[in-house]
Amino acid sequence: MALGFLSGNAPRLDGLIERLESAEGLEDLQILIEELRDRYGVDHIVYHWVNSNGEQYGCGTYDLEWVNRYLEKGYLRVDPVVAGCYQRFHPVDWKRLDWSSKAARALMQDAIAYGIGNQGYSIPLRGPNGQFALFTLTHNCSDGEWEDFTISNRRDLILVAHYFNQKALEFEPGRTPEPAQPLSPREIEAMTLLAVGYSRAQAADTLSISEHTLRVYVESARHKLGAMNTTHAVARALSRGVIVV
Amino acid sequence: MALGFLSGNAPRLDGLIERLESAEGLEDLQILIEELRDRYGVDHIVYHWVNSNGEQYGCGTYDLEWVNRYLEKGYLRVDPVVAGCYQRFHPVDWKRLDWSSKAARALMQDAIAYGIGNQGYSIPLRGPNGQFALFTLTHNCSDGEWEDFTISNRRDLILVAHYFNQKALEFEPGRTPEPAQPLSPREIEAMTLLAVGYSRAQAADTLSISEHTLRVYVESARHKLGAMNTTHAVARALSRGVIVV
DNA sequence: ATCTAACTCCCCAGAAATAGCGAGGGGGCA
DNA sequence: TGCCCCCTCGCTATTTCTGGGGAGTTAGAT
Repeated sequence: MALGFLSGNAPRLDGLIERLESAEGLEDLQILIEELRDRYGVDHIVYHWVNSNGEQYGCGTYDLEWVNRYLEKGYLRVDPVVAGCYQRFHPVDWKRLDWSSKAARALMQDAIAYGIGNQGYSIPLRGPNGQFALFTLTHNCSDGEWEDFTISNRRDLILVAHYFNQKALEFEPGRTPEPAQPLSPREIEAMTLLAVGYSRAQAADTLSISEHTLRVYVESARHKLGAMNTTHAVARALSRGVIVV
Repeated sequence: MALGFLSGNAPRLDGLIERLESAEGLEDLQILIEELRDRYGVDHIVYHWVNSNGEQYGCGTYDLEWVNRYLEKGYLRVDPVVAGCYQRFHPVDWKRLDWSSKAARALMQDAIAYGIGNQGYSIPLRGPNGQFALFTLTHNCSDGEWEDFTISNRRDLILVAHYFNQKALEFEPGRTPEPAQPLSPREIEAMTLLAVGYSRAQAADTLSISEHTLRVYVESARHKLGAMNTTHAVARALSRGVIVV
């Protein structure tokens, strides 16, 4: 199959992006991702939520068979695409990743056998609370063709990936942060100092108050955050954006 | 001052984005951000790296006076823009944030006094290891004008913000303190359980291992994360995205 | 074949955090 | 005025965490 659009004649995505912006459910995303694949003329496009807890959400054009195999084999843990994107900010061509490990080569061979394609381009996406997702295009073609394709479409792809992630975050349940009871300024200071590694004594010293007073703040913050202990409280404060470190 | 570009006649940014992509230093970013402000005809554009450790990097068109005041007053900790963007993925109009707290209103008044403008639009950006940055445009105009402006330019702004962050990450490798030594699966499990409030004993029980073994993981994770204590380690793991709660 | 890294278990002593009891002054709000 | 929240401080006892030590197996990488 030939790539539909190389340099100079990229498809107009305005309409598609608008429909993406007004998508109202995960089904819409699936429809749009298939349409996008056809417009670009690539073999596969996949949006994929990566979460170390094992939970996953994804939509895309991979065969279910391959997805299941990927999960069963635990490829998530050895996939250089995941590892590589996790350390990067900018989109990455699969060729530039490190495929030297045995497990990675096995994964690649397996993927090709399942028709994923020998080329790939993945865009890392990050949301609140450590959310991490990938937007990936794969195809079967020469290195040169792939490079032309990715270079001439990179900006559109970043935008499309961004909106996919925005919608996925919007639709995905289980991300409902409880209405955070606000912490007092002193409580925030105390929690922040603990979060950056200070002990209670050090934090108290830094704020020029007695350790006991600091303890009161921490306890108070803990109760407000509904936390079991200080570590838990700091974790909650961080993931709710109450403190920033 | 009137906005240069509203719906229908947004500036062509291709050339600017290309120069952004080929920027070779922080000075180039400063030049480009000023050019961008002039092209859009807004009062200010600022890219800044948010990190409560006190370290900050930023470039933009704010007066140094205001930047210093912001830091001195500790506005970072009370700024609804920071807190709001920290919990969102999509760009946000300042009007939609919660300015009800006294500190937030004081900040807003102060900002207006320093000529920041009554309108603002901020794009949250996230990179590896929990990096978090903001790309902000501010202006002095009516709500309607601002809405027209942001709606018609939102896509370009996302792209520009993306490339700014990419370049800033590229030029400031020192912002990634340790090369993010990856945690082992067991270490991640242990840290995750601690982050959700389990004591060491509970976590060990949950993983069906002895408390001593769990302790080994926690200690190991702590060293890998360069943390002073468990709370610090969990905070770092969270803000680097090593664990997800 | 060797080596590193991950995973598992054990003991001990000192440091730190937690849980409970207190107390009083200041500011905002009804 | 009364109420509630924020800020500040003290004491004691118990539980938990931290920082040393050592030791064995398994699996993957060189």
